[in-house]
Amino acid sequence: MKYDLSKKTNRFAERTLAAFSETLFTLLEQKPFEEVTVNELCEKCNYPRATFYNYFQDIFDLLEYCWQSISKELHIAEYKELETSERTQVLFERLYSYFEKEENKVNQIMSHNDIDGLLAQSLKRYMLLQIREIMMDCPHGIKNDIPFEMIATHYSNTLQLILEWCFFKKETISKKEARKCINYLLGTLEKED
Amino acid sequence: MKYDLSKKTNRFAERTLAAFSETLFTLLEQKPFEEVTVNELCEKCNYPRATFYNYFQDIFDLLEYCWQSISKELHIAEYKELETSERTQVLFERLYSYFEKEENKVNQIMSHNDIDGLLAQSLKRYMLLQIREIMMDCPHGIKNDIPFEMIATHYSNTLQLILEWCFFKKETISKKEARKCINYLLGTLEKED
DNA sequence: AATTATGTTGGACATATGTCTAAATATGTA
DNA sequence: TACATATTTAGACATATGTCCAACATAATT
Repeated sequence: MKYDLSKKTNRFAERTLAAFSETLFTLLEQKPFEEVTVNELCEKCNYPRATFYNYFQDIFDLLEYCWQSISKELHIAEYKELETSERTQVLFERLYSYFEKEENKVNQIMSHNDIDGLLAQSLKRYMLLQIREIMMDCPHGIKNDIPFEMIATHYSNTLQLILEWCFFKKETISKKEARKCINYLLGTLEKED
Repeated sequence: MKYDLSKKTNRFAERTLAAFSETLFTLLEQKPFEEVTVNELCEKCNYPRATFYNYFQDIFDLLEYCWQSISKELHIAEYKELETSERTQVLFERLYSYFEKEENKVNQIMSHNDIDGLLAQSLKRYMLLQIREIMMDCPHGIKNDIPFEMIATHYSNTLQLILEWCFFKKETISKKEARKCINYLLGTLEKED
């Protein structure tokens, strides 16, 4: 990202960042991410291309910023006080709630953007890194000779897999079934905690 | 892919497909995938751009074709006779051998292409689908109320995670450690087979 | 109110993408 | 070898990308 988010907020930046991210998501409700061009984006929200490139390297950069904004709504800081053993469960519940709340928008977007496309790929990667970070954030080091970063990634992969089945499959599974799946897939690890 | 691989082979196509894929990999030893352009690729292997677009939609399409060619070297058909319970192990051993054999080339490429870049993303996605297909290819249906496709994906994710630690980390793990990790992460599932 | 610093804008630029032709050329087969 | 067929090729085209700069507008400071 070209724009430095850590510096003092100002009206300019807030308006512009909001405009670009909102417009991107409006467009994603209408067509696949692959077909969205910077030109079109700028026309839609009435900003010149130069402004776009003042803030973002490219359209992937904007997407990354969008995920960041959304993830702020999930109050990540609150996870930090939870026990490792609870984290998977709580993380699942919170993410589930979020997707459930936004189900209509999500469905609309996913009707143009399939699960293997660039949009989903980008979201998955972002979620993976975020969840892993949350899982990693305890002083574990190595457990049964297994590096904890590996375990954290494994948790993260699994959580993501389950959420995919809850929301992005043709035949989705219920919340109850999902909990059972988590238990089954992470069974061993949970017990030894 | 624009070119129909299923039709009778001919010299034209063989030469051209080989030239483009080899040249792409030569370039990847020198720079990140993100910086490779179709123009450059065509100049390097002395084909006009029009020829490239006779065969491929775009450069991602060529990459997909490369993975396909490589995976032929792994003799996927031979897995089909194995028991499900053996598959994870055997798949791991074979993939490990392949990466070990190509270690120099792999390292050279990875020195320009980091694990989160488009190249690695594309390979991961391809491997995921392939491994899942192999794991799925037995008449399991549902197991403990868990859809088998989910379990297959879980296996696939895990195998990939371990291989990443064997070859693409700064501090890699040994083959022996890797086997232990697989056991630990997939413990429950294996036992109930 | 005048001045300075900071960010925005329009337009031009070089380069890349992907499509489309008609003409040239290589291919497999009879 | 000669031929019909399939493929390649050069070049033009419309459009997209990302960078740059000078002119401009806005916000903060004096």
